[in-house]
Amino acid sequence: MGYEGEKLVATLKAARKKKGLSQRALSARAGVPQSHISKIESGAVNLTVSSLTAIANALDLELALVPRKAAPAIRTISRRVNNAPKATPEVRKEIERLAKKLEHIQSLKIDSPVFDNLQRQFREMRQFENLIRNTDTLRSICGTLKSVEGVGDVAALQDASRQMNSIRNTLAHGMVDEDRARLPRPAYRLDGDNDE
Amino acid sequence: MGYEGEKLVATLKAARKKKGLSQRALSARAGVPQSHISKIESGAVNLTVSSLTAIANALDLELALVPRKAAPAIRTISRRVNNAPKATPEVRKEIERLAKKLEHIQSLKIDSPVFDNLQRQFREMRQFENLIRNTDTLRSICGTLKSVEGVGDVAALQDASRQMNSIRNTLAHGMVDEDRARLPRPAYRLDGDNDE
DNA sequence: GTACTTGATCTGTTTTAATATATCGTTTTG
DNA sequence: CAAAACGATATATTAAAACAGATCAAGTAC
Repeated sequence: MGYEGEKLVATLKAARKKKGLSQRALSARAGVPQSHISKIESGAVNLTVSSLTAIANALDLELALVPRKAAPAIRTISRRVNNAPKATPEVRKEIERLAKKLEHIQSLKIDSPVFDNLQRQFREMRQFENLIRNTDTLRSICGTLKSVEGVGDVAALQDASRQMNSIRNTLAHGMVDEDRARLPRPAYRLDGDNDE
Repeated sequence: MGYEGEKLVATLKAARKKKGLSQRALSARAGVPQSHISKIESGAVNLTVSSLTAIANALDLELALVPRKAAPAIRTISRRVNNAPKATPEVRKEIERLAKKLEHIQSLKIDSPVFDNLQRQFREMRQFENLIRNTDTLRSICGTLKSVEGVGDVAALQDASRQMNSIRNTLAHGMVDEDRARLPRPAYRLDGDNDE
């Protein structure tokens, strides 16, 4: 097994532990014998893609082939996602409400491209729900949508979309800022390269 | 071979074609028989990680295990790196100048955490040099750094760092926006959406 | 102290990935 | 047209991945 393989295997093992799964539990999920998982984790085999993906998927991981140039950036993102703070219950609740509302509106067969767009924005935003810190805008959007449900005010969709977009922009900023926040650097850190 | 495998294989094939390599040329680089590459590309085998990484590396690809949640973002980045326009000579020249300057400052043994940070930011930004469209801010940073070299104005480092960060913010926006642009847009986009 | 669970290890078997080499039609090129 | 390069395919061999299943020692729980 090459060095790349070692890293992959380490990732698998770490992911399993993080999820608190035993080899047997993972075995059940992935459909791979426990004995084999043990061998894999000890680096004794050169796994096949099918085994790897079976296990990876059972651990909510995805096998990807990324351009070498993009690899560092991707490591950064992965790390960030890994230790992202959990979404607060409030945020989650608010998002849930929004989802419900959108579903309802959907059932009204408004069928406007603006609505399609809104839904897409919503899905996109949802991927990052754990980065959202305050619920003001979310609540506001909920309010805006009320007038769509009630009076059938389609123009309000436009508004909602605008607000949704504002959240997105905030998140984009946040992502960058968060990186900086990591900064208060250990006083000495004679910097070899960037990780951890 | 599962569906995931299909995608990986498709990526390999696409990457090979993009590089204008024949199966035999790739075979030579990767140390894998041409006949086997053919089988792989036709999806007839369940490859092992060692074969996969050998071929991937020969194609400047890296095999990575990414959190499912981060996968969409990562796909975005990969795609972007793939069909990113080349960095303009001007941008490249400007970045080269900046690198030189930083190197010089390094040699002055300023040794401030702020400088370390600046260097990190620079390295990170450099990964995306091909996304940078105009050189104004880069030039400006160069100017700012002059006063560090000359007068030893350490406070200016803070400034430079801020400017560097502004570039990052701009890039982050660009990323998100481009993402939206790509998605299957409803045919009639009356939604004059608002940003930038 | 008994009963479970954990990860590692063994046995034996089947399946197949990977190898080396050669050839086959089909473009492409000179 | 002839030569070369292309991808697909054939054959035969070797190495090993994957499987099923049992066992083990070390640890944990009740």
